[in-house]
Amino acid sequence: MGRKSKADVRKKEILEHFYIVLKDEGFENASIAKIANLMDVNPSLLIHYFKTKEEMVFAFVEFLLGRYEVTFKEAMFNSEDPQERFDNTLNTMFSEDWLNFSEQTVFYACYYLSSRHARIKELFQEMYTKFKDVLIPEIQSWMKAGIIEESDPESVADYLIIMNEGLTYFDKLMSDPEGFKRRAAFLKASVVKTLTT
Amino acid sequence: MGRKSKADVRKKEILEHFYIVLKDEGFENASIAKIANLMDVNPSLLIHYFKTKEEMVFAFVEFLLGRYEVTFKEAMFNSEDPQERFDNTLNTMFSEDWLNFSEQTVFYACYYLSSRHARIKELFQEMYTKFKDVLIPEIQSWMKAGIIEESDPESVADYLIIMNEGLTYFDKLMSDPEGFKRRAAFLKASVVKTLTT
Amino acid sequence: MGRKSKADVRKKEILEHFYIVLKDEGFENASIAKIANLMDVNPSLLIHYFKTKEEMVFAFVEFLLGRYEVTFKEAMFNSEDPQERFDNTLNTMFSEDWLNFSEQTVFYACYYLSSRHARIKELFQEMYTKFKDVLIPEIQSWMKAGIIEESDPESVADYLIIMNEGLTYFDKLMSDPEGFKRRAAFLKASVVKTLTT
Amino acid sequence: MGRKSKADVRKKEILEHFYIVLKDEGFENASIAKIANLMDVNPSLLIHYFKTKEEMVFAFVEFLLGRYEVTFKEAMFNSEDPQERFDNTLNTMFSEDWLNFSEQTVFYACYYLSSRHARIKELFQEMYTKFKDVLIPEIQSWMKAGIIEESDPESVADYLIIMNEGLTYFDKLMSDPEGFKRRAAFLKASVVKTLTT
DNA sequence: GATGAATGAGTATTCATTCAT
DNA sequence: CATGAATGAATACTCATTCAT
Repeated sequence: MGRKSKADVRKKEILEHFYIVLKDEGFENASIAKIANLMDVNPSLLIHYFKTKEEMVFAFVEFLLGRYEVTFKEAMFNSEDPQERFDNTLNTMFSEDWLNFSEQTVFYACYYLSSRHARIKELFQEMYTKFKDVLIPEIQSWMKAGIIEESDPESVADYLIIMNEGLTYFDKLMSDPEGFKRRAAFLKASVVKTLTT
Repeated sequence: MGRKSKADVRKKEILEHFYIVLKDEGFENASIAKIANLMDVNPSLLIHYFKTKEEMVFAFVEFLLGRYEVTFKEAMFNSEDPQERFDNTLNTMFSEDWLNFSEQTVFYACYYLSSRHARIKELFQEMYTKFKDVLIPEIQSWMKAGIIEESDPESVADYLIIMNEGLTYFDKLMSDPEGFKRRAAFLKASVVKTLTT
Repeated sequence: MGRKSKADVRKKEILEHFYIVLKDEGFENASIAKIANLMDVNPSLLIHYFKTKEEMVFAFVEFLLGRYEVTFKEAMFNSEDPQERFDNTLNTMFSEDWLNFSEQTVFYACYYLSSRHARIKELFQEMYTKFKDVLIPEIQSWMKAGIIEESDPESVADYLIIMNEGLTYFDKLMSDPEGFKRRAAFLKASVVKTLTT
Repeated sequence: MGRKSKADVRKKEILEHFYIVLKDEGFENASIAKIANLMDVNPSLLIHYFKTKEEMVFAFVEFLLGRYEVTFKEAMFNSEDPQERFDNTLNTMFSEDWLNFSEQTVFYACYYLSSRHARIKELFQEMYTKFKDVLIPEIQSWMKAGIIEESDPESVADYLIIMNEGLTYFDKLMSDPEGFKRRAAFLKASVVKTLTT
């Protein structure tokens, strides 16, 4: 009775190609036709799956931010020892890997969109909420272990995220590896000073 | 003190209307026709002044970033007393006024463009360089006056800018005034701790 | 008295939904997808039953005109007395009920189609032929009873239909109930004068 | 200062080609591209002049109905003698010429549109109002001259129009010249009987 | 300096339809 | 019987731009 749905697989496939087009052509030049062309399918097929381009963009942001979640969940705290986990966290958040994880162009295009589409803004907020949900218990464990001073864990989480995003924002722009190292070191030191004394 | 040519006046007028269209319609929907429409002139006139749209976008980014320079030069250090100037600087950089100074949508659209157009990237870099050119002597005067510890003034400048941009980035997204106050206070305290002890 | 096949039921169901879409969206915007959408079935299903859209339109016109036949057969002459039947006929043909019986938009869309598709033109001609097949014996009975003057019954039938369609055409457009009453009265008087003296 | 406007000429030219496409391809298949193709210009030029297709359709209906006005003003009463003018009017309104004046397909497509677009409905109403503005004084002159009985001139005008449109409607469909003659004769006789006794 | 004509490439989306399941 | 995948052609419309006036 009816044909087997390929929707989930196809949709993911489309979004992956969307990413490539976005990266290569830029947000303002990313069209359904170009994605379809790259996939070697008919443009109307994308409409078949997403109904409108707007819907596709929403799905794309969700898809993109989902990747970030996976990343920060996996990448950060792989140790039993709180001190080691604290060090890992800082090293990860202020590392060149993190800086280079995402295509600036794709991520900031989406960030820009968050200022124009409430739904996308919410997706971003959710992403940071999930990030904080991971960070806060971690921070509490650092406090318990006496690695950092007692203070409001949420504020500490916000603080870490802001430093991290500020650094990313600034160094994506500067494209200056030496400068990045200097700045990352300064920030890390500042974090340690702020939280441990 | 020469008279401004009509062309310069017209160009400025166009860029101001570009800003409005960008804000109201979004970057992806801002077209020459719409700007011309808003100005009640013929689209060809805009081409006449800027040759191409790309050229116009470049001019716009220059125009926009110019505004920022004016702002941070005027807004920050209006006192003779170094301590007072230090306080003013922190209060300005982590204030709601600063957060609300620019339309997020317009600024981040341009920031996004910096990842796709070398010339725009340079304009941004220049803007931050100028910001640093203002900050660094200021920072040195704080050190001299013993308000903050001795350290590399450029790193301190970068650090302040990164904190500021990180906060702006995060709170534009969060749109949560209470949260902003909490975060701003935490960051300010962190800056003081980092620099003065 | 055989059971209607599922296909026939389905087809009728489809045509009824076609009517709704035609009425709500207009002939130029009535698509298979929209009908299917309204019915909550897959568009391919409509093709399955009608092979092509054109075939479906033909079936629809047949279906629509069938309704008219039923109406004028039922609505008009429900009496034994010829005079009463004559009065009933006139009252029906120039009544507001008749005017409002059909959706103007749907009927005239089909009438328009008759100018482009021979098969649809024939369906319309047949419909009027059937109408005349009902009217002519009626008219003959009026003559026999001496209610109207002797003359060519077919011409009288044509004449009645033309007056009726002219009035409908004109008043659908005017949408002016007072004017309609005035016009209907004038026409009725004209008919009486024409036929009885 | 600026280029000379060709708008009026061009618009008329476009509408004339619209007529042809409408006639040849049918309302549902008349597209901007096809008109442009026929004119050997770029489709966007039509948009340049009319902004939207809808606007173009409105302009077209205006253009089409304007032709009718010209026709009935010129065609009908070219005599000084009231009796002759009365005869001329009837002969014109029930003549084959009148029947064949317009492409059925184009006119009824527009009539259909009047049921969907208030603005088009108004254009039709205006057209008939103008027709009546010509007919009513004429009718009054017939009464004055004793050619027809005294009665409400507006009702007489409506009556004539309805008969005329009814006949047109019916015979466009029937495409049967012999039948037309018979019907036209019957109607004319009926009109004479109705108005003169 | 400014307008309007004109173009050509591009946009998202809709459509009827075919075919596999 | 019915669904969903997929196509390809078509739709109105927008865009930046060129050129004549």
